[in-house]
Amino acid sequence: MPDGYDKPTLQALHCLVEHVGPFREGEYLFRANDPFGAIFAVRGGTVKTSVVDTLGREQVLGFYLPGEMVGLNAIHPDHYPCDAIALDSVYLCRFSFPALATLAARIPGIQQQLFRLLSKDIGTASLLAGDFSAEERMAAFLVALADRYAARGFSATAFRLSMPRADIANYLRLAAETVSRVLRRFQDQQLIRVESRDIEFVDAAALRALARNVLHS
Amino acid sequence: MPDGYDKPTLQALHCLVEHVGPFREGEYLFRANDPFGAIFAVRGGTVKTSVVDTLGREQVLGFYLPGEMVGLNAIHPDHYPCDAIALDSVYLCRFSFPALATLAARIPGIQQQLFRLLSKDIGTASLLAGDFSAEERMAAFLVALADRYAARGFSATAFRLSMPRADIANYLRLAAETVSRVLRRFQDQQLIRVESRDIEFVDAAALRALARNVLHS
DNA sequence: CACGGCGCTTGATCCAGATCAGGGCGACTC
DNA sequence: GAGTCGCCCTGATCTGGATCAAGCGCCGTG
Repeated sequence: MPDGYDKPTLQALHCLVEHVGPFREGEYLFRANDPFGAIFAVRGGTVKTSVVDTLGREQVLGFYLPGEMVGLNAIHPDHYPCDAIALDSVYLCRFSFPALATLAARIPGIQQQLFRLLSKDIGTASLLAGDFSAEERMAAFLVALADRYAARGFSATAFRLSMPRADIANYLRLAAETVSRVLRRFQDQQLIRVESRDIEFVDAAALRALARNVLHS
Repeated sequence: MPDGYDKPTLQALHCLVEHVGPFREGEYLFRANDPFGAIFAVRGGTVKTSVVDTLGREQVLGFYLPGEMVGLNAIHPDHYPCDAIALDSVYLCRFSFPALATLAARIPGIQQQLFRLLSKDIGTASLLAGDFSAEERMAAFLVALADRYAARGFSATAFRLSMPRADIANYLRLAAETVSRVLRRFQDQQLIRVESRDIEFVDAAALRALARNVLHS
């Protein structure tokens, strides 16, 4: 949540927030069909959300970096519609949703912010909905990650992927082999440097050009 | 919006709503980048939303039937992120959003309802995000339409598609030819009967089985 | 009425990416 | 150190759906 609230507002927010964690790699923050009670802000680490279909196969829905909110899509069905899993050591702020909604009714700024967060998620959900090539998807994924890291004050040109290739592939609806091949192609074309999970942008402009149609049209 | 509000609430809602229309086939309700001011409930007809990418190609984002809300995804960027186009004769209720947000702060029921609508859209947006076969997508599309019609009191087993094949194809990220072929295959397999834009379910259970993984895993 | 044009269908070919198969390598255990 | 297990890479083959290319029926228009 952005700063810029006044004293009593911050006070109120402070009361209904609860620090939780650490969760270890592979631990569940919540599971599909758990009753909805709270939304979470990531303080540290990376979270992935996913669903498993009628038997077995996982579908990765998203990754959440420090500063981002998890669980907003649970408000409507009143149950979490997906699993949330720690990809590394994860620390969270837990916001009880009933309390937050009550606060939102008193303080317009909070309500506004919640509306924005929800509305924003609608947009980003449709990001990977288009029929894009593997290159476009991968470029968009990397650029979006870089931008999100940059927004939190980290380097926008070098970062470490906190998820395995298989999760990236699943998220982008590609085969893991394709992810591997596209990354190599990008490196051969001098767009990035790849060293296992470390990514460095070499030609950010070209990457952005590739990603342009995906993010968002 | 569901009924069940008390008198003063209904009164207040009544004040900020405005009937607009008719829009004729092909007319724009709003365009991408128009400043955001209101959300709309469809009273009659069908609306499609779409974006056009950097040059030309359209991407259909959704279809809206009577009783459904258009424009919720505009809250965050504060501009409409897509075009909204009438597919036939369209009648709307226009809700000024600033007024609605103010009202929501006073009346918790309204706020709740808005949260639900927003959260619900996050879920349905990720519906067609999975990597599903043409059959699964098509079945899911038909079943979802039938359910939405049924929820509004229309027949759940026979309805008329208000959009051309090309729009369905675009929405499902398929080629128009594929839509044609899949519909024919469904008819050959005795799942549905197709007569130009009229659809009749013959084996709804089988269709639902096909759609199951898509809606929503 | 003939003429276009558009929406829809059907068949033939093509291709991006899935799938299958195998190999390398770093981390951990015994 | 040898063995094992994940994770990642790379090559060969296969395939679902896109694309290309006609044809067909329907409606509006001159």
